[in-house]
Amino acid sequence: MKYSRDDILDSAVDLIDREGIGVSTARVAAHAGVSNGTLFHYFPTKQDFIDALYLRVKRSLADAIGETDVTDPPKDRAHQVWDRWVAWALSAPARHRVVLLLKGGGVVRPEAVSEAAALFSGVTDVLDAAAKDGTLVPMPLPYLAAVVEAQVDVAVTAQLDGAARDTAFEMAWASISSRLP
Amino acid sequence: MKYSRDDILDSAVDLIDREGIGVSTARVAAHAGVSNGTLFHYFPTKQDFIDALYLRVKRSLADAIGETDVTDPPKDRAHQVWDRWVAWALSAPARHRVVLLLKGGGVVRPEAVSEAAALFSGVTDVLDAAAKDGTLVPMPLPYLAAVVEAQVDVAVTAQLDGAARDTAFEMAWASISSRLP
Amino acid sequence: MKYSRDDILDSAVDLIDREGIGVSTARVAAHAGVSNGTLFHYFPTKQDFIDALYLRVKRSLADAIGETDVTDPPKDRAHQVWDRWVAWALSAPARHRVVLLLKGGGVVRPEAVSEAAALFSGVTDVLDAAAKDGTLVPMPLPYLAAVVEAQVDVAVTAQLDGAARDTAFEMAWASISSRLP
Amino acid sequence: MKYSRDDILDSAVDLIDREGIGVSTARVAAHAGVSNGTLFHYFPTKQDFIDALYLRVKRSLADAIGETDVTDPPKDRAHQVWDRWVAWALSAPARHRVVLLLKGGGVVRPEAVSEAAALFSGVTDVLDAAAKDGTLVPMPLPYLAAVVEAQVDVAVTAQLDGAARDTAFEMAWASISSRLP
DNA sequence: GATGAATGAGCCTTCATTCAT
DNA sequence: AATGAATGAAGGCTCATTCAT
Repeated sequence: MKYSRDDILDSAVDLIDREGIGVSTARVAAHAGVSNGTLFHYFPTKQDFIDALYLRVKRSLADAIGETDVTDPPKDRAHQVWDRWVAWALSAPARHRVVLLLKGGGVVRPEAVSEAAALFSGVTDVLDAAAKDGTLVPMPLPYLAAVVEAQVDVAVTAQLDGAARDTAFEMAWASISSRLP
Repeated sequence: MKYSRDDILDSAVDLIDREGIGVSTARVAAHAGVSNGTLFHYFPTKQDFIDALYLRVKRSLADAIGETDVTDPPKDRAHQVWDRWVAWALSAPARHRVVLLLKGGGVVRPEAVSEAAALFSGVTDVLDAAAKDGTLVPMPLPYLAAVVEAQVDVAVTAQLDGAARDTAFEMAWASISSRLP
Repeated sequence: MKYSRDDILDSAVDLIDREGIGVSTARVAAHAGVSNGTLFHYFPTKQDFIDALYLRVKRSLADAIGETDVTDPPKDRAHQVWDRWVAWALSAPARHRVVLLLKGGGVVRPEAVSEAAALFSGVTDVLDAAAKDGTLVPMPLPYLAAVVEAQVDVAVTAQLDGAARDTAFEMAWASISSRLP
Repeated sequence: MKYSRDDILDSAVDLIDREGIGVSTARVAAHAGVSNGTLFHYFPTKQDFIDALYLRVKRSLADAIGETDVTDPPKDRAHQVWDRWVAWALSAPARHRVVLLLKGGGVVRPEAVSEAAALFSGVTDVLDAAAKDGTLVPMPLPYLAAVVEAQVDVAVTAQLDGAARDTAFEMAWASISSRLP
């Protein structure tokens, strides 16, 4: 009655953050204050559960990033995205770590990964805009996106804040900006 | 026939690359053409096995990178490291993917991680040299190292080669280089 | 069908009597008509299972012995205990042998042993009473108890009955009775 | 070269006393400073090893008891046997405990048990003599022997010495002595 | 919908035993 | 005789999943 799908997912974030992928469904259920059977009522398969967990966290990140003002210069928009992203991660580090774990461990189904990727149009839009400006290094956009994302992860894992956070953004931006002779 | 510890480890790289962390020790042994018992004769624990695997691959990378000429300018040395690193990864992509998987999945013991990190003094030396030149962004060296490593991983995963590989290096170098107004 | 913890334990008595300590949990489960997993659902550990088995049998013996009339002379009470004890053992020899096996083989956890010992206050009371009468040899009561118990085991193992059973009691009683010059 | 069958057995006594039946042959070999293979060179089977261990300890007890003077009165001879028995056990408690463990755990082959029993003619002779005197309770001699042995075990386990040891003997003797109206 | 007992396949690990050296 | 690497069957235990209530 009190417990919904999402409550179970949210409770699992902490648990998996602490104990790693590989926690048993039993422990996940217990940690959520739910019976074994209830877990499987919501998620027919452990794989389904993991994918759902991944998607939920990713969605919360996408929501946190939201949209940026199309009329602003790309770099400003990118900076805004960066700040929101890092803020989101720092506000609940477990969520960020769990996403890294699930993706890095290769336990999320590819379909879930791409479904999640689709949520981040707000981010790709910024890169698109920058690319149109000729601001960016001539490489495939997905590659540039990956380079930036990798740096967000590093920045967050390093728990940067204050000036360091801005410096980190400048580093990321520098890496993808075209440079003139 | 003579099977050594290392033969088992080498054979496991392919298997884990294909089937993910989570392969059973039985499959690992079978894939190496060795009995179940033999695996545990060499590696008392599955954890020991995984750590050993991680270390072996990391060591092979460290060997491939080797040293660079101290008299060369830091950026050149860095480029050399970059090229060797990417070449190593492309010459045996499975090894690279397995390292990402093991580390990303959080299944390697921290001690093994730091033991492996110690092997890469050849890389840190280059950053040290660059830092002394005032060439680098004023951030902790380990952070800069992490930013570069993250970009290597992205580049390798993207299977870049030719000109793109050089561009990717320039991107990484740009991210950590200090910029004047 | 409904299988309880106790059904599994009861079924195990025969099996262990026949095949010795060292029967696999798999065989125990199969013999009880239960799946392997069910066994571990009730007994998290084989050790837990063994302790539970020991306790269950001991408890059944304690129940069989029950209480004796405090107003009777100690020797009569002792005789009654003796008879009930032997009768219990003969009515289900496997139970008796299993207890000897578990205890003698040193596979029962000490805590279980003392927990079981606590069940036999009905027996110790009789010795206490006799001791107060000055009827007993001046030795520590636990020692006298051990001497009697040892003789019960011998008597039961020898499958004595009829007059021999009474003689055996007289022997045991003689061993702990004080003798005048 | 330095290590004989018996050295391995002797070394195993302590180990099994400490760790119970169930020690692996590997540990037994290591504890004896011998290789895995050497153990199986001497004892083709673990069962063979256990039987040999049991026999060796029993033989040492039989030797310690030796013979008693046929012209002495049975009770004196019995007392002598008792004293030597207890002394033997106290001089190396591990040996005694191991015998109890092996026998009690039901891991010794019956043939080994009877082969060992045959070594104790020195003891049975005393009972025979006493029986001929009419000194004993009218029960089968093996039963009386068992009753006495059980009490030795109790006495030894209790680590009795001094006067208590004599009292314990009197108790045992009383249990098997015929009593007149 | 929610529960939790029951399942059984599968996993990691142990260990007696073999055998080439 | 002595060694110890190699074996593989077997064991204890876990866990995702099912299902009757």
